[in-house]
Amino acid sequence: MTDPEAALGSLVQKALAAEFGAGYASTDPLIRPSGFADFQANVAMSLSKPLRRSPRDIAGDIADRLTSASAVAAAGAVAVGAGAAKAVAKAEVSGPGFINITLADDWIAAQSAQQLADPRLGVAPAEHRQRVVVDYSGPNVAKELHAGHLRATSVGDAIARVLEYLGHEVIRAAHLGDWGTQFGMLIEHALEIGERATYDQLASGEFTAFYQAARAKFDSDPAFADQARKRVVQLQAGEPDTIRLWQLLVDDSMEYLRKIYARLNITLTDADMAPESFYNSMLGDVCDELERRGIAVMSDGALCAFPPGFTGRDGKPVPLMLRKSDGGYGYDSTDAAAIRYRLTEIGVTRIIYVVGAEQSQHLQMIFELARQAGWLVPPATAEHAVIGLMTGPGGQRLRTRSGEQVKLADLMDEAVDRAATVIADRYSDPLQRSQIAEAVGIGALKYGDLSVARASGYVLDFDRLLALTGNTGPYLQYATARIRSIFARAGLDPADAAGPIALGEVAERALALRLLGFGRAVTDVAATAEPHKLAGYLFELASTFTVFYEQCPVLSAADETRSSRLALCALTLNVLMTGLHLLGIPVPDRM
RNA sequence: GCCCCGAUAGCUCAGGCGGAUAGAGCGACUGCCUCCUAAGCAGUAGGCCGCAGGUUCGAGUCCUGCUCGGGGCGCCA
Repeated sequence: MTDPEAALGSLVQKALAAEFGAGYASTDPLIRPSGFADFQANVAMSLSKPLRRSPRDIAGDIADRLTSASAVAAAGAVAVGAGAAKAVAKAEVSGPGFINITLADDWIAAQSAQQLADPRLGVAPAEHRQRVVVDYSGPNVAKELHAGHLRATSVGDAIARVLEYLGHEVIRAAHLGDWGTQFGMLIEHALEIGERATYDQLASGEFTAFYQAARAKFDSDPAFADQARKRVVQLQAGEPDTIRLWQLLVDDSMEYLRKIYARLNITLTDADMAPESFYNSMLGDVCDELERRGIAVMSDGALCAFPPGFTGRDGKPVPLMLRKSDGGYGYDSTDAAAIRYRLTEIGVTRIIYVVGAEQSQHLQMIFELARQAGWLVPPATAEHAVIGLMTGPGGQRLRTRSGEQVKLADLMDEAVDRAATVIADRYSDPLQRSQIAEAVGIGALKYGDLSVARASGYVLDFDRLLALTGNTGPYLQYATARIRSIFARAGLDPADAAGPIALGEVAERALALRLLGFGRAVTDVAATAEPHKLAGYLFELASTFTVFYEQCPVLSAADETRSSRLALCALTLNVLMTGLHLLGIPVPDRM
């Protein structure tokens, strides 16, 4: 436990209990960062009414408790292993009843030492381990990833990494679109051009050409179209030879996805694919169950469920269409089957759908259906981690078949090219240069999407996504490179920098205090499924470090100061590396 | 028509369960490389937090209404 907010919260609660009775031991102490001290506690004002006392008096009593001798023992209990160092150096009442709290330097130093020695860097494992599904990326067979996939993929991956780091059992699930009527056409086209040519096109990601060629034949050649339709029937009937050809398309597409995920530093593997076809065999049973239990009814020839609370244009309930009137299944069916499978078969207690905002109503209906069916029952939860809609430069939606969508692969190339330009004359070794450019370019691209709230809609802006200065991935990477450089010059391994840590300069103290906030940032991301909170924290940390770097020479400092500063550098490096890793941002050794 | 999301500096965006003087980055302007990497640092300028009411000690934050923008609403996914 190195989180100062948690430590202070505990201290304030103890003070409340001692001053006003045990009933106040669990009152939210309302600890917030303060512009006037390290932190402020705002609880006094909220207690004014129930206690029938002036908030300033209440605040004064609490402040006295915080700085009295009895608080020393309490602080010692909070700071395990840090001795009985007093946490609060100063607690002052201000304004209508704010308590401005300044932490003791040696207490901060003791927490820093503890954090440095802790392989988890002060991030406590989750108290209740959960089995969690993170559904993200949404790739399709025979369709390449475009710029719109970037945020859902980056954000989902970061959420999965963070939950895993906190000790949860994470099941990554990429809902792979591998089923549907267009596959008849695609299989026929693959047959005509041959397996080798099909592989060459799909594995390299030239889906558009493949798809469009198939489409062109389908539209212009009646015989081909007829064959394609027959092929769909054969596919759905599970005809072995057709299935083999379909599998070929899937495998070739997987080859492409493996490559692009690897380059993007995304942790999805083949085993994480949750293809629509996987749920195919469950669809009939899901329909039966829902119909048998009266949750789904026949309507206009289709089997529909009408979760309460959703009305459409005509004022009538909006259906989830579980089986179309022609007997076919759509995505309502697949999603219903998927949520049932996850909750009742795999036994997960949290499902996070990292999916576009336009699917909001659809998912809310699926959740409601799952509740009606008794699949989704507390403590299990399902949530939609909304990804804002990306629009094109004109402000219009990037349409799937418009042709004007930006390929993710092209975006990555552009990002790496821009990074390469910056370091063009910096390194003589071309291999080293290209490796750095790759990490910087990809890092900038991903950070651009991870550093803003995932739900905000946005216009595709190359310059924002590929920026290399300011609050960007490269800024954070640069901080790590500078730290490594210090250790390289010193001939030291960061792992050997053990301190002890002493805080003299303002910049040293600020850095240490900032470092202690890491755990809170990580748990915040897990709770809200919002990785931009970690990105924001890391940027603040890097900024705080850079100030320290400017103001506090490390290598030229005298012995104890030098080793203390080296320890702060090592700790900063560890936190930055861990945080960037949790975001999925690659980090070059040098820049 | 109903539902969801959004509106904060010239631009792109943060703002925890309501707390003091609303913060960053970019762009603009002024300084800083005999010094561990200047992809950096320090500073200046820049605000009717869409509009109008309400709730209360206190509202960018909560409630109501409105304006504007985006999305969704039966056999595509």
